[in-house]
Amino acid sequence: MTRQRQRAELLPQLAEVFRAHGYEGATLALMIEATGLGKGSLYNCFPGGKEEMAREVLAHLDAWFTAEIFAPLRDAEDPVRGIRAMFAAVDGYFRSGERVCLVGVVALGAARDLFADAVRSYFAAWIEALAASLRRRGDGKALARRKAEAAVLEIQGALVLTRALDDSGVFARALAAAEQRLLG
Amino acid sequence: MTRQRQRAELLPQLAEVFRAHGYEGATLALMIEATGLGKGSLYNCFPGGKEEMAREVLAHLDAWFTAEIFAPLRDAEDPVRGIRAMFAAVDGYFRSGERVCLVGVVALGAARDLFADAVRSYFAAWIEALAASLRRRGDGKALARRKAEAAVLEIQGALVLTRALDDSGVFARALAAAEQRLLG
DNA sequence: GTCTATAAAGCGATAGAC
DNA sequence: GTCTATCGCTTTATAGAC
Repeated sequence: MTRQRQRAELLPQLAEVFRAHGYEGATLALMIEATGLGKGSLYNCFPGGKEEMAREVLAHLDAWFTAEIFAPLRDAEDPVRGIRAMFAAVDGYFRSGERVCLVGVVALGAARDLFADAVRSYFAAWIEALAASLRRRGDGKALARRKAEAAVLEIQGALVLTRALDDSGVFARALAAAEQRLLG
Repeated sequence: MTRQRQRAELLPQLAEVFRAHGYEGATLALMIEATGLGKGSLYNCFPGGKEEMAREVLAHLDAWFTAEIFAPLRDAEDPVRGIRAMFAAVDGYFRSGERVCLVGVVALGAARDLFADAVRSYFAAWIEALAASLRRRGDGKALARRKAEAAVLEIQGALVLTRALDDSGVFARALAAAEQRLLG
């Protein structure tokens, strides 16, 4: 197996460790458990250790969102359908709020400085893609940008509050309200 | 100095460590630096160690929010003024989004299970106090509850996105929009 | 490329002198 | 009540056998 291929297979497993424990709480022991690989193999794949793993995980996540959410949002023939598809994809990806946003977790933690560029560009790309859809639907530039920012913000807030209250109803209500506010 | 008094003085300093580094990232070395106390003195004050410190910090925070934000919200003669005062207090407390919500950080991390009750009751109290204000202003029970939940959610999302984009304008816009949506 | 063994540092927590 | 010294364990990371 090529190293390129192996890394691609490891990244989702490592992502779950970082997502569930944060950067500080993600230990090599947890990664060994999650991947089934030994310490040596992990370092063979990621010579830069934990920091390189996190950086690759964030890049992989960014690529996934770009391909599966941001690009379809931009390219949808009907912007309304594109936005609806985005909310459906978000609900699926975050498992109705049961799963947390890794980039949000990193943004709140002390590791933010280490990954500031990745964190910023992820959210900036999301807001821009959504704003572009809204403009194609007829909103003015400033309004589209403001509405897009508010929607992404609500998704992040919904993830926090859903987990805090342990009530996935919060997530469902928030997504429905955000979609209604964008399109209604 | 009584132990009671000393704890009260230590808690804000410890809170900043937990806030900035999360539960996992908050090390005793950081706490020693923040408080100026030795390891032994910290354990004399908090025999339960790190977990007891975090528990006390969360309880202290809850008491502060109850006294300074939730209670005034409930007791304000004019509910509209009470809600406006809440947003002003929130803006001040979180320093326009520069500061992060400790309870939100804990909610997203792996330590959530350890402090699930404190996390849930903090947000539940906030939503209930805000919903009570909205009802006194004339909103029906279900609507008030839904609007209150959305507002607290937006504040949390604003903290995430503000830090992610490193742009306190996000926080200001979000608070203004949430206030407008509650009262407008 | 995989593993085990091990290093060096840091962790939370305790003991004991003062 | 405060400190220093230290324990036992875990951490990240490396070395070397296979």
